[in-house]
Amino acid sequence: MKPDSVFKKAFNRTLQLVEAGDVDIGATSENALRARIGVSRTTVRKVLSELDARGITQATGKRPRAGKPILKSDYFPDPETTSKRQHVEEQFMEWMLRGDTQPGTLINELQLARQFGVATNGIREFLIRFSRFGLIEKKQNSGWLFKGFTEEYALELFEIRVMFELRSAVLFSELPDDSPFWTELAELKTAHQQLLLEIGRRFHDFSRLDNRLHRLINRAAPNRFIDDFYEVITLIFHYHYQWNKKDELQRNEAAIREHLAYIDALSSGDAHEIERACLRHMTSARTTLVRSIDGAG
Amino acid sequence: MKPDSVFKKAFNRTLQLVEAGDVDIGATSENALRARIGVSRTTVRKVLSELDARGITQATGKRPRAGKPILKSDYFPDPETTSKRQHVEEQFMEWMLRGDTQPGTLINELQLARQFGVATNGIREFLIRFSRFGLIEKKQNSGWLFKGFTEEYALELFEIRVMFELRSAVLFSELPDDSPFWTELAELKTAHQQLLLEIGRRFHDFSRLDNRLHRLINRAAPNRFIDDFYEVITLIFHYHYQWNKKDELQRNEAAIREHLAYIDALSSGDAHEIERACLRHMTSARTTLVRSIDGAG
DNA sequence: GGCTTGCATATTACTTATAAAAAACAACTT
DNA sequence: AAGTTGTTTTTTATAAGTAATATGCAAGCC
Repeated sequence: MKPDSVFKKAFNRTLQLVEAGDVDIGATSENALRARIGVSRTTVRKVLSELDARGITQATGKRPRAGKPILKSDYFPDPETTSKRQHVEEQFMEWMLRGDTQPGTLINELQLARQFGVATNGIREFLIRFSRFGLIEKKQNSGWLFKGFTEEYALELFEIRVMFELRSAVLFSELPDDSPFWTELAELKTAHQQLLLEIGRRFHDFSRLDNRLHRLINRAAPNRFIDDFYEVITLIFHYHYQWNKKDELQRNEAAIREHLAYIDALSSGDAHEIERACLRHMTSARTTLVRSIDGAG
Repeated sequence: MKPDSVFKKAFNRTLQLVEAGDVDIGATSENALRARIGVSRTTVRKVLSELDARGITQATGKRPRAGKPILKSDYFPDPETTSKRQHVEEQFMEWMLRGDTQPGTLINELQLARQFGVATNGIREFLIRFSRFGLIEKKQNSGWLFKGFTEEYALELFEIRVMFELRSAVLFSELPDDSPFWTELAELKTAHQQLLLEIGRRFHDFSRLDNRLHRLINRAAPNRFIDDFYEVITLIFHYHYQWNKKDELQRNEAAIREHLAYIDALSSGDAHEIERACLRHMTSARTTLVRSIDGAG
């Protein structure tokens, strides 16, 4: 049976939009709402009829009208709004990164399936998807081998990352002066400066800026393989840093300064300067990752 | 139900070994045979009892002894010895590359499953595995989009390939003089020269040499992400060239000469020369691929 | 004619089931 | 004691089945 997490998420999202006054149910067509939420009309209709069933709207005659106010308890709990796939990812990452899973461990589909409460198929699909992260390896007609989230892994990851980043940075700096990317870069610079001022309170926001900057640079001359690789980096960082909070403020503050230097170098168009600034940032990011791996293991 | 293709392949392999006089069933332990064929002992025992059941061996008392001679008809037909997974790959590649499938086509799991005669699960697993080749893309809660085996694809592929190859070539050339890799390189050079002499008859053998050379170069300083990427290249070339035979002899002859120049450059240790030879080979390989895409589409 | 909703159909995201194959265990043989 | 075979248990590779979701088509409305 397929879970109804799509519906539940859509329902929650609709409640949000209504509460925020962003959407007037009575005046919005099914199709407009569909586009807004990003699901099919079938799901939107299910949401509308649920709203009705709960008395949050009243479908007297044609158009629904506001009924009962929306309560916190009307929202579906978060875990019910995410797909099994998402659950598996989260639980696997936790098992791997936090569970002190040793390099060389054999991964057992059946056991993970029981442990995570899903069918083996879901585990297998996840593992296939995950295998491109270079951390696991399939053994023919047998299980999977966990190769370990090791220093070696981090170094290999960064070797590629540096190559890609340097390539993209140079291409970015060669964009014509009237390219809209320069405007975006300027905006990002401001956002960095702003964050630096409020670093004490908002240091968590750095990872979003980090992502935006690197994605922007890669967008100047897109290459699907580089994009894919960047997804690897994003996921690794997402989970790894989520559980390694040590010195986060200082690390992020330093990284912001590196970003600012990098942004200035890009604007300058001086290839040598770009390489220097880029490498400095990459090196410190690598050091941070390697250090946190050592610390964790 | 799980197919018994592993057993059938193991059975055929055993017949081969016995026919070649490589293995004496009577004198070989189950475990030794297992190691030789690369399957579990369970499967080996199944093979042995099938041999017995057919009278190819006679298990009078303890050790089996030779019985009837082995006939061609004793072998299982090839298609029964490959896994469903392999079938799906082959059929999908054919559908995609030869079926004139247009960029933008939506891939329907159910339809492919029916077309290929497998369960949807198998299709889905294949597509997930295949998605890292950058040719298809998942649409959330919906099907997959075929992005097209286009010139743009080939160019993006080669942009990365050139970066990786240059990196590995330089690292290779810096190996110490007594590294065993130099011996391997020398052997490969001889093999190339040999093939050049017999190019008229054996030009198909080039792709194997091509693979060996590039893998050797990458092995000097391994990086799992580069290895993975090379698998993408290998698969693309494997299928694409399988169906594009135009000018194959001339293309391969030219490529062999490029390889020889590349090998010499590597041995010389002259970074500039290496870059030149490497780029020349990469450029001509790219041209070949792009041309055959245009020709096919 | 374009936009709406109602309805029917197709496809996906799962779960459960099963034979094949691998792995683990035990008993036996040199 | 190490290697062999017999037996049992576990795990994988696949198929079949099902509710949720997406998609397509038709009819109605401004």
